[in-house]
Amino acid sequence: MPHSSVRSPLPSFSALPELAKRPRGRPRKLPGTEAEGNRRQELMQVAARLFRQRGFDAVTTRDIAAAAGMHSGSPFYHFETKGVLLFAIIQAGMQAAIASQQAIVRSAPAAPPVDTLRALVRHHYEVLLGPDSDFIPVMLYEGRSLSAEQQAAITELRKTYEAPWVPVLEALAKDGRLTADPALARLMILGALNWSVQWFNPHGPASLSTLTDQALSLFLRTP
Amino acid sequence: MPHSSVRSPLPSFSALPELAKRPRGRPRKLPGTEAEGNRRQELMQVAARLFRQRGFDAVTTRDIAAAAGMHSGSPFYHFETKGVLLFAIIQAGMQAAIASQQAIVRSAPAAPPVDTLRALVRHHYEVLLGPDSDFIPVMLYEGRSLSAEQQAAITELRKTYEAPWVPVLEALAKDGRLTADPALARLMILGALNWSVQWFNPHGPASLSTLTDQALSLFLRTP
DNA sequence: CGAAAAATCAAGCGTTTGCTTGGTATAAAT
DNA sequence: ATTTATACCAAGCAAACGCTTGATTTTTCG
Repeated sequence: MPHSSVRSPLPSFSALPELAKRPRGRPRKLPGTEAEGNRRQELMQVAARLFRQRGFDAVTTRDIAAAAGMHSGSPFYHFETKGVLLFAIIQAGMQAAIASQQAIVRSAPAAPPVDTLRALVRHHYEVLLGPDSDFIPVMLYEGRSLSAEQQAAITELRKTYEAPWVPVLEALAKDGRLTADPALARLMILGALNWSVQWFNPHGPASLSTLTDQALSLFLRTP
Repeated sequence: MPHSSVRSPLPSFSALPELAKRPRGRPRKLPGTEAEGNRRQELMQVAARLFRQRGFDAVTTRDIAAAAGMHSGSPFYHFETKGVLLFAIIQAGMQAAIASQQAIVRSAPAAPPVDTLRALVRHHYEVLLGPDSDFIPVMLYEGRSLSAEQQAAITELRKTYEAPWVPVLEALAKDGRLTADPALARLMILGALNWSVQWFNPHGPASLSTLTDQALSLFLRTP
């Protein structure tokens, strides 16, 4: 029964030995672990990396298959089309990002808005720049290759992701620590953060903590 | 002698009747105007629009030809390859943006840094969001389709474009109106501005003046 | 054991793509 | 009037592309 609809929302980020050609047939079912959809996740990971590096249209399904150690037609057992694979990558990444973000926000519900914003910014940088986290850059720069319905679904997820930012920025504006209109400020701040995928060098001097501190001192004023 | 190397750096932004099929042969040379490379500019304009809307790889040379009222092979009279066309678009756009930016900066050499920054931000918004100004978005999002040498050439132009921002931000940091590190602040500010191409609606409520004011009040503090 | 399921290989089909080639129409230059 | 330069059309080629099909291998389950 191939091509069952999208299932597991939270992909595991384990680094698997990618290029090793594995045996052909039905996979071993390890006693403890639920290994279902293992190869599917692997395809999503290598495809996400390729999409991020070269762009959706510039990556062929043969490239993806080769990167996963398969032959050219095999990815289509797991994903009906290349577009469905792109959608699965973005959807799973956004769902994971939403879940981890909500865990952070809910862990300190009554924290001062500055601290919540700092946590949101820091988390966003991790989603953008962390290792094995190509999902969101792919969404930002390759989302237009999706169908209209797929784009609508992703837009909903983006709204959910951005929702926690709204009350925080409004509270900061009320406190006088943010001078711009909160709605515009949200767009500008996210733009400033998202742009880091264009220039950030993980081996460079700046850490994600530095970026977070600098961003806050750029956007906020001391009361 | 087709395919002569890149010439006129400043394209005129006149709105020509695009889809009208014009006569076949050598074009009329109007007495006053120097009409050289007229069709070339037109190809660059329609291609830039298509590249911006759908992405470089998703636009075929046939699409470009049709949008310019030509047959499928005709664009290759003006540009040896699709990649050369992309490069010409970005290069001409950046050269025009650099020229207009320098004109603004030089028009008030001793202005207070806040005013210079405001002018730079305003000008950048116009380059990003103005009508018939698809060049820079194409550079930002399609530049990776260029060859390594072409990318290096564009990187030089980007450095030239960003150069005037450096002393302004350093002066503002010295005055205490900018609290973040000037180099990081430049990246974040440009990111915030560039992101506007993703959400700005020219028929919406916010004007470029509003965006400029809001950006300044987000990034700068009152002394 | 044998049947069913899972995951892949091997081969190729039809279409699209960037680009080429050779000819042609029009206007400017001589 | 003839030549020359410009700008295009008409047709098509070779490669690359997304995807399909049918067989095959390996494991699990009854």
